[in-house]
Amino acid sequence: MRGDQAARLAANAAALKVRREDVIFMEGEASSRIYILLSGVAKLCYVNRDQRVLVGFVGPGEVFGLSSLLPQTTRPFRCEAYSDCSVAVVKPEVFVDTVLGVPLERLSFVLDVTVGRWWGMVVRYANFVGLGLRERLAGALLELAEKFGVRDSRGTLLTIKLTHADLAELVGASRQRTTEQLGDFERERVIIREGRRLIIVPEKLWQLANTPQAN
Amino acid sequence: MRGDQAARLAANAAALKVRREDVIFMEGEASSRIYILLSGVAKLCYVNRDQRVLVGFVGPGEVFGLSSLLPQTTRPFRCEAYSDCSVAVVKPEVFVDTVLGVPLERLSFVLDVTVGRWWGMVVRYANFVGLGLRERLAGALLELAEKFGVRDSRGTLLTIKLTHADLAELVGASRQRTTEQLGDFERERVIIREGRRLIIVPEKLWQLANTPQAN
DNA sequence: TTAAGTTTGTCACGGCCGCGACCAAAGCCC
DNA sequence: GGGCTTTGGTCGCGGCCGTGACAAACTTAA
Repeated sequence: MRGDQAARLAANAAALKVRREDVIFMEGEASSRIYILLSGVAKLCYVNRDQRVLVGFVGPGEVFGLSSLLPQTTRPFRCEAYSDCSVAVVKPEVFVDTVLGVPLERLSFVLDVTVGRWWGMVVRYANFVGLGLRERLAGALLELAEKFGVRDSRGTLLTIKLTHADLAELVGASRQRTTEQLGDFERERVIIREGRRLIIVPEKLWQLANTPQAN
Repeated sequence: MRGDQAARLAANAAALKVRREDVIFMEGEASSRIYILLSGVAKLCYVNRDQRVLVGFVGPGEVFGLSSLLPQTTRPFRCEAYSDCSVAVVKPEVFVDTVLGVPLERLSFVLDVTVGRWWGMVVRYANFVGLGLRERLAGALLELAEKFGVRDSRGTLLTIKLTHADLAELVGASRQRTTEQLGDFERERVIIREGRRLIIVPEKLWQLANTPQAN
């Protein structure tokens, strides 16, 4: 980073000292700040009812809390200090204007249609960690429905023809188990098969994806 | 996207028609183009010797092949047409200048220190899918060594004090199995313990992470 | 130093799921 | 229609790993 940019950022940043275990931001919060770690180590974690996933560590010099660069997002992860940290906190508008000389909304829009996909993938994978095939498959189907589905009287019809093998690769499972699980879903009436096309019932599936098991 | 931007992009883009199963770009290639999917569906997949992971689908209107926005990267994923597709191909310089009015190198640099982390996480998770605890743990240790390690006569010393529970959360495994696997690694002399600090031997560990098992 | 809490090490049980095998059904090409 | 390929469905074996339990080692506070 160029010296003048660093100086300008420093002038517009608030300094924050946090102790080990303290929270820097919480999941669910509105993303309204960008953070730069000056010293110490922080960790990013995803909290899914009982499951906790450590998404990654942040080291000195790294910029984090970047969901504030996307339009109207809330934090998907929690960030807490792993050792005592000192952090610079800056508004995204200021950050973007300083390092790029572009208004935030403009960058925000571009990032959303480009690297926004990366963000989505990270969240999806973090979600999947520690889940069984059943939940992963349910999640994947919901995602597909949102992206390639059209509304139908019985649910959401997938406009794309998927083989079980492809679905298996998508959720990281074997073809056989995927077939089996789809059979279960059909028996539980959360998906309907019409020839080789799938109709899914998002409401039921969603419930099912987030309940331990049974039913 | 604004009309004039779209027009300018269109004027500077090459049209590409591909048939189902055709490759749009290969893993390992230099990332020298940005792609916009005009019609059809494409898939992004990660190929790890025998394992194939379907990272995600690309739908009409989406922009992909974005690793070209980061400095000197090669494609980590392969992209192939899932149905017949028509694609617009454009140079990253042109794309960035058109939609943001900023030179590519400038954006590239900024993305690298900000959302570049997302990219890294996606690649890591894609890597981990379908691997056993042994390989995931080896991968995580290597990553930690690169980020928080200092060279030592016997290997790379981790400057950060990790509990087994944290490591377990990082690799998505239980604490007990993590402890056990660390024990194995120590017995195989790919890590050394000095009190509660870890020294890892990257060369050996790396080999071990990419071999089926045994040894 | 003692006591309470945290971290590490080990075990057995049981469940999920990869894997090979095999066959039925559906497309596909001639 | 007749063969061939692709996809879907099912079974059983065996391995990986989550889980609960418990003890030992270490850390921190009193």
